[in-house]
Amino acid sequence: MTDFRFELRATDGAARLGLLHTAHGGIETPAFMPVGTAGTVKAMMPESVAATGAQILLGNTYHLMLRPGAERVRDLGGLHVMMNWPGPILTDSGGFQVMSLAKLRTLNEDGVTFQSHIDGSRHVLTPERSMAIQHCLDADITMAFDECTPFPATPAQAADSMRLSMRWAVRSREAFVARPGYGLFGIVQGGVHLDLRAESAEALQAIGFDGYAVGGLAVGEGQEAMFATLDGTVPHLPQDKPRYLMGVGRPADLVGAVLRGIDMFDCVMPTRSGRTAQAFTRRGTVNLRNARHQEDRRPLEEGCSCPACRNYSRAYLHHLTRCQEILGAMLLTWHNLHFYQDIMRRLRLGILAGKLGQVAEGILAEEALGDIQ
RNA sequence: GGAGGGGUGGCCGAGUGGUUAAUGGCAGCAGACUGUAAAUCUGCCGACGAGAGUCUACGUAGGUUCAAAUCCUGCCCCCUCCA
Repeated sequence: MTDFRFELRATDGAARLGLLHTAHGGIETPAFMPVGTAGTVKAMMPESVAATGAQILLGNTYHLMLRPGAERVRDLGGLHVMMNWPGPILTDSGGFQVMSLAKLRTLNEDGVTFQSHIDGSRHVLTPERSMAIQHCLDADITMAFDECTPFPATPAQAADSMRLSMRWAVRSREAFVARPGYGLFGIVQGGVHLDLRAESAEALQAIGFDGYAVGGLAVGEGQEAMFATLDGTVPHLPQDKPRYLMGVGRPADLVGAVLRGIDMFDCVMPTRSGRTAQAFTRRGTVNLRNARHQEDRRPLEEGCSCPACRNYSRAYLHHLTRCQEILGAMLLTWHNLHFYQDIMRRLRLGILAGKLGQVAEGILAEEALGDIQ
């Protein structure tokens, strides 16, 4: 079986072109991972997700723990088999829910007790349990259990939160069962405080992980602060391991982060926006709910090879979203995922050609043009 | 012909003397969405005005009252039952 390893193939400035080998296949980086929280990328068949160019999906410990249950997923053959996604899967540890479901949980040194948002039942997530669940899910990449520090946070709060995550990182590492082709990523925290980020990055390397994630960003701090935090964090991460910016982001965020040396991303934006009528195009975002599209026979994006753009007009997409027809969500999600993968392809080609700066400028300049009128 | 009920903003529908330009919902017009409690959420939604504000509004014509969507009278229309 393949070893879990990261092959660095080219660099352009801080940016890197790589190939990440896992038990379920390789991933070209920089990579964007569609989010499939509950064992499905919402509104998409897995075959369709693959057709967009996605090579790895993200799943979620907390949601799958509640339904259908980690052991049940394991008994059904693991997440790949259950959801018919043969490629690599990364699972979030539940750390994001520590923040997003803050009202429904209590936290102590040992871990977090959630009150299920579904039926109110209590569920305990500790680093050990999170590792066991992700093992049940058969995640190629397991994420350490952390607390996604909310924003804003005082330096003291961010430090306490980050240090708790570092202690949990030790326990995650110890509980993780090493298997060929499977890896464990640590998560850097520290808010927007560079000294804390540096401390966190060093602490994780002392533990030793197969990859390093930057967490706790895109939580309200703004792009400028996020980039500044990356500038202060990435140099503290090892060259020979993949770097994953969690939960990011908009197209311009991806471009800026790749320029700063990030290799992996995930974000709900393309999928959620697809379900709420917002499309991402080369010329910025388009809200298909808007009345101006009701008689527009043109495709959403000229030249795009996704099914939504190849076979349907803006007027029809507008009609579908107006009627809240499922097909509208499906087509826009497909387009958005296709668009995101296209951006990643362009960035990878840019790195390979040593012209990432030009490619990045081109993407941002196009976006600034705004939608066709 | 008789008895009863009802006519409210694009639609449905609250409201039975002042706090009502008039609750809600839908439709409409926009906005938000970043490791998914999201096919969700937020704002606007009579006219004119940038705004303060002004005007016109609860079938219709009058009346009572300091004050009427709300009370009284006539008329028009709709629904139910009886003949």
